[in-house]
Amino acid sequence: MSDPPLTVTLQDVARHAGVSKMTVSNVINNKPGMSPATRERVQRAIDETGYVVNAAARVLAGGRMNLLGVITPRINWPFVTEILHGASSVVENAGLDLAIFTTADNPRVERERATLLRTLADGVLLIIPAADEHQVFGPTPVVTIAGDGPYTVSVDDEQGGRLAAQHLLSLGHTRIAHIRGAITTSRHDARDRERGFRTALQDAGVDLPDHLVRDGQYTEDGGERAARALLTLPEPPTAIFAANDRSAIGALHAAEALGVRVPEQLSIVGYDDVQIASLARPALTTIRQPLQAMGERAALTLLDLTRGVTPAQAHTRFPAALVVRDSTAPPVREVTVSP
Amino acid sequence: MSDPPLTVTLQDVARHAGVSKMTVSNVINNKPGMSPATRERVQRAIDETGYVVNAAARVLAGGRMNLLGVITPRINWPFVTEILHGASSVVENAGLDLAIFTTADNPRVERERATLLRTLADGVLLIIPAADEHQVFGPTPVVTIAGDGPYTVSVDDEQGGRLAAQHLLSLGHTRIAHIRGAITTSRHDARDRERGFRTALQDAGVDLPDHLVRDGQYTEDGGERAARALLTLPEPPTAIFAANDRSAIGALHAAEALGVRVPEQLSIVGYDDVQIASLARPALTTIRQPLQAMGERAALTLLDLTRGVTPAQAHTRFPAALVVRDSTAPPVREVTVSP
DNA sequence: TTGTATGCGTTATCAG
DNA sequence: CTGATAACGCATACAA
Repeated sequence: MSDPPLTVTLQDVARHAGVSKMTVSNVINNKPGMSPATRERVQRAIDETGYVVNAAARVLAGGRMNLLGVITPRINWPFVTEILHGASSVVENAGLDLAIFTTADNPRVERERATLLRTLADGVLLIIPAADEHQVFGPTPVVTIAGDGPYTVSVDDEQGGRLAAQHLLSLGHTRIAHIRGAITTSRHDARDRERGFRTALQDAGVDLPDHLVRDGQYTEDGGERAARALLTLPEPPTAIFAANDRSAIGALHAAEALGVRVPEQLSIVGYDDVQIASLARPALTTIRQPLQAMGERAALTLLDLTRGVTPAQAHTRFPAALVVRDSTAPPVREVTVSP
Repeated sequence: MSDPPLTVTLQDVARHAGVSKMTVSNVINNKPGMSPATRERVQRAIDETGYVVNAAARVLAGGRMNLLGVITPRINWPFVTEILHGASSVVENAGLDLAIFTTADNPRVERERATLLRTLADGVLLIIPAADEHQVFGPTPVVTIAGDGPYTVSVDDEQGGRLAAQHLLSLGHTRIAHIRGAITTSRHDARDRERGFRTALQDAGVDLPDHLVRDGQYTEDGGERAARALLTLPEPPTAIFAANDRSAIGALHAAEALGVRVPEQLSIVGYDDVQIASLARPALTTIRQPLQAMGERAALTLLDLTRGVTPAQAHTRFPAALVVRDSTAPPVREVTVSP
């Protein structure tokens, strides 16, 4: 017995089966029009030699990679994992793979990933991109989630902000505060949520003074600090709309620490509806983003593009939805002191 | 002006700069020994043409990919994301990329990912593998986290179980229950935790009757159901050790629903120390796995291997650690009825 | 310091 | 239905 080569190639298998390289290649790629006999024989040779295709060579030769790339700032954000969950179900159903790359929000890294995937993947999913990278991709199709581009999937954050305000207003609140998200130049989610919130209050004739708006930076700590400041005001708010669930949880903890009962003395509305929202006590009323559906839609659009099919629509905008749980209730009646 | 080609190659850049392909290649790969003048000129040509390397061609020609592959069942498990967080910091510091592939716990898919990465990546990180895939990789180095293989990183689950028991015993508990994790053939984490727990109780001469051990399946629902069953026993336990934080949260909710106060009437210990453990109220006492450190160590080992360096040790086993928060306390004194 | 020749493993194309 | 040939874009080895 001679030693097998370290890396088995198509050529090796061909020799082993007594056919040409192309026949082996055709068997591997399930090309139609081959005699079952040779197909069988080649298959055996493949198994016996332990052959595995060389992905790089396949790509270089113009073959399909059956691979979709994902570029995302981080993967430990629930926002991202839920989207990926939706996308991967669609992609795997179609028999393709998902390769996920993180950028740590660094535009330079994002660009590197883009150049890599451009040649490696059949298409690319861009989640919350930090910069405009569309030109980099050349002929490789790209779908963007929560960002700009020729094909996008997004959620109506302004409407989400409005929903939060309307819910609190309908409960009878009039002194309502906002814990703002992180404001950055490249993203507008925090700004959109605040704008929608403000608009709805204005429409109802309810005032939102500046001292009732605090930065929460989307973090638990930020939410807790902001809520502490709000609750120790001479005239504290009876309700708070936090720009995401994490900062809402922080607000929940601040209330607990200060002996303010939720929802009896304070109503809190979050945003996102990630896991912790339903696990928290009291369970959080929040604005739900259909993250999984967004991931699915993005994947479907991308699959269309990779197949040369024009997608039904280039831009999909999903509505946000109110999820009422246990952290909101009507405000306490003002105690009227009888003279 | 003539239209630039759809995909710019080294050749194009070389023509543009009036040099040969190799000079351009050398500039790109920062080879030493070139006149600054040509380097400068080539660089300009690269920028002007918008050239990006073709990763596939580079690999095929024997170049390094600067890419490490990750194969993991899922990415929306906190257990996994924390590990990846640790690994990516190390990898990016070394100037490489991390490409993450999910398998949905399907051995067939796992195998496909393996064959893909084998030719694409310089090395592969296998997280909680569902099957033994080491042979598939040939010369590509592999490091396994929470699984078997020539190079592994793991945590001492048996010791973790012991820690949980010892903590509860030291508080004075003697009627202690266990909510078990999911028992599968390919993994031994749940079994190890239970074994360590049992051993420590035994060593202390404390009995663990069968009816005080319930399946929790690592889920919130499972934990809640198990705790409900335990707490409605004629003689309910004064403490529960849940095999992970999720099922511990479920137990917390069950206690709340039944009006059992934690930690006054019931102590609960979780396992993992993921985010929800510290966010829960009361904050969860739990057994911490150094997930980030595990990811870092695995990445370092893998980097060594890709560079042909023999790692300091082939198998690293991290200790678990007890994190005491607010969900554990001494048991209530038995009410002694005076005659 | 720069250029030339060669081959990596695969698939498309077209001939048999 | 199967086989020969020519790319694909790059880097290694060596020559100039």
